[in-house]
Amino acid sequence: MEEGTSKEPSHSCCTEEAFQWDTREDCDVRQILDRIGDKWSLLVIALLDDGSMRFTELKKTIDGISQRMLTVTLRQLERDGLVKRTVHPVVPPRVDYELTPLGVTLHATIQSLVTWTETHQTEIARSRARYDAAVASE
Amino acid sequence: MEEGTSKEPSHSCCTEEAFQWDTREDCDVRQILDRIGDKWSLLVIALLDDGSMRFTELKKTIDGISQRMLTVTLRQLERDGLVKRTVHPVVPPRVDYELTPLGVTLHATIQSLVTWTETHQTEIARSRARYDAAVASE
DNA sequence: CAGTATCCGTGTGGATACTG
DNA sequence: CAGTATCCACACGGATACTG
Repeated sequence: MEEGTSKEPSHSCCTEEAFQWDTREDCDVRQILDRIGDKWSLLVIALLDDGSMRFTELKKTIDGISQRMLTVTLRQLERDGLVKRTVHPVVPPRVDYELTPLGVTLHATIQSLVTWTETHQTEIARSRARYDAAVASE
Repeated sequence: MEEGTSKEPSHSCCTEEAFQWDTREDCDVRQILDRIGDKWSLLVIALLDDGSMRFTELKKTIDGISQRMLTVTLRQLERDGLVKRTVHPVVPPRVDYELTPLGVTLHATIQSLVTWTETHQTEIARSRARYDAAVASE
């Protein structure tokens, strides 16, 4: 695997020299934002919140995900301690994934963001339409 | 400007056919996640929460941001109705940016995520160390 | 000062083929 | 079944130069 295994903080904010802006917002926050902001992690977390699932089950449920990205995503979540991976020693292999208690609390926290979005989606859509119209007619 | 101006939902979930997984989590949520998950938006929002700022002021404060990305980021936030842009008709030009009421509520909502991260960062760091060690010694 | 325009390197993620 | 390995396309964002 060539990516995502040992991503170091890339911002200079984490070094002693040179943090001009509110650093505490970044660094640690950045890392979980990179997780929930990526294409699939949040979706996997949301699905596993309903109970444990097998690899193929996830793959079938998440429309459009590649085998590779499902693996990568699950590994990252496992590494962060958000998801637990259980291998059953049978043939053919059976692997179950479930949220850890930590993962459950993260999902709960993200819910407020989901709620915010649902509440304000119309407002945002209107704002975008207004903006685009203003730009187009100038 | 070649990017970010009219990004359409790319997921098939938003079409009538083919949504297998919990679609409501995506689509609308995806769009604000793309915003707060990107490299600079959250940082700009956090800074503007302390009061309005000028373009150059933001540029100086946010270490490492390019002129281009500051402009792009601000335009996106403006388009979403999260940031208000005020041009003062003077020479040299003076442009102020401030959070809209909507932007303020988003920032407030994100705070819970920041808090969660601060609370669990040690736990995550330990989990990663454990995982990496396990992978290395096999 | 506050942008825009252009060019270009890199990382993220998709497609495909192969395996214990 | 549950992965790995490899290759590749394209979007994101950085550097630089120019402008009302």
